[in-house]
Amino acid sequence: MQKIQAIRGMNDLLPDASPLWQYFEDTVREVFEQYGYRLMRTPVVEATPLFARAIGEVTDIVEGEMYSFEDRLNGEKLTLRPEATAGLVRAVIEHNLLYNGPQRVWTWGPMFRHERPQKGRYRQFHQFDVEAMGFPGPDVDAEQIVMLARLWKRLGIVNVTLYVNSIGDVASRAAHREALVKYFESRADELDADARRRLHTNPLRTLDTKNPAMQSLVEGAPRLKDFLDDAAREHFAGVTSRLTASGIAFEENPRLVRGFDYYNRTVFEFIGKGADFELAIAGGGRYDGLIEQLGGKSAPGCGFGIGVERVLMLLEGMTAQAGDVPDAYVIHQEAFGQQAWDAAESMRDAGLSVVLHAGGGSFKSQMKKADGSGARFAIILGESEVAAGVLSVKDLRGGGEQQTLPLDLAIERLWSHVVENN
RNA sequence: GUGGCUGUAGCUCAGCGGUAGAGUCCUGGAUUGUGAUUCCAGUCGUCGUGGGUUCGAAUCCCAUCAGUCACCCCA
Repeated sequence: MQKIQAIRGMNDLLPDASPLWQYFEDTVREVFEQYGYRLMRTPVVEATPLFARAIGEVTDIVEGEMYSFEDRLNGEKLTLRPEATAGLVRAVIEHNLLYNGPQRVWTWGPMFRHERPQKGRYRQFHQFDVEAMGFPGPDVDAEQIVMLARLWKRLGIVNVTLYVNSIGDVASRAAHREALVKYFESRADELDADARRRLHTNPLRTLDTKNPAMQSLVEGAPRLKDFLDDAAREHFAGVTSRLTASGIAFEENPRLVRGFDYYNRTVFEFIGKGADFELAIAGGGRYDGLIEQLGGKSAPGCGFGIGVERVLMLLEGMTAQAGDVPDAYVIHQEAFGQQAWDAAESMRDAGLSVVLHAGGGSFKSQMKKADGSGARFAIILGESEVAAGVLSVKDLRGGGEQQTLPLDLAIERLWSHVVENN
């Protein structure tokens, strides 16, 4: 029979890996809530035109990386979301959330892009996504960046670099691009193969070239900065001054651009450095035209996404987070299954987490299971305990000492250790 | 979408034309109800999948799927 396996680029999250995810999720939630961002969740599937309109028809994502399909019953064109912003904006418009003023929201979940998988890049990946809608000023842009910096600090991630840039509005970018292409064309003989190939598809990318022979060419190229209008310049200065005031280290990167068409003015990116890799772990920016473009009343917006898998790659080398272990593991002779069951339920009634051994086996093998479960205590029910109406409580993590106690005192003893460890 | 490398036990890997292996894990015993250490024994498997070459293929060839890395692009 054909072996069925996970779809390419889509991963299973196994129990051993899940404590780290949980820790990350909990920390993210706490930090976002500190800044007043409120959770909302939108469907994984949206109408395809939503993404085409939001992200841009000619972007790589819309042109070839979306998981799109037709609804079998009515032929509607649907797509698994490749990013979160479009869905959130759609929902905010649909439910008129901006009627009562600006909104700070966040969401999280799986995103889908049909790319060739490689390090830190998967076909189903996960993002935390933050959006502030209805705030025109630079303070919100800076707030989001500062919030991210706080998150890295909380997580103990120190090897990050923040890049910021202002890409102005659509008109300034178009003018700059045109000037750039013209400049490269005028010096076509100096372009390398990559640059020639990208001349009309992605000339901005050439500015990032590592080819030393092109350095002087790149340095003399028209700068986007010179095409910005005064309002955009002022806005950007508002962002950077707040970052400086907060003591956030950043680097202005005039070549920083984003993969989606909806961004304007502020764009930023945090690059995380691991032992042998360097990846963007979060990125975002301002999108003042998007809400109107998707049919809402004109309102500004600003947001970012965090790549969960990428951040976790940075966390993996750190001290392992203790997973959830039970407080007690109950073992018993086959004949006393009911007594063990009752004892376990009583302990759960008292708020403890208790694993009841299932599957029989010798005391020896049951003790092995108890030890392997990571539980602090083994609760033992054999003939002598049942006859005396007590439980044997063995401390597996301390010196292995064992006492026989009635149920209520056993619960008390377990609780004293739970409290001690918190 | 293009290219390089890799798929052998649950996990980490050796074997690279002639009977499928090690460590770890797991199971049992040493220990007459008691784990984590030590010692002993035992089970691991369509050698990714499909075809081909050969007396004989885990080993060589082709295809395919998957992993991984790079390009492209990006969280």
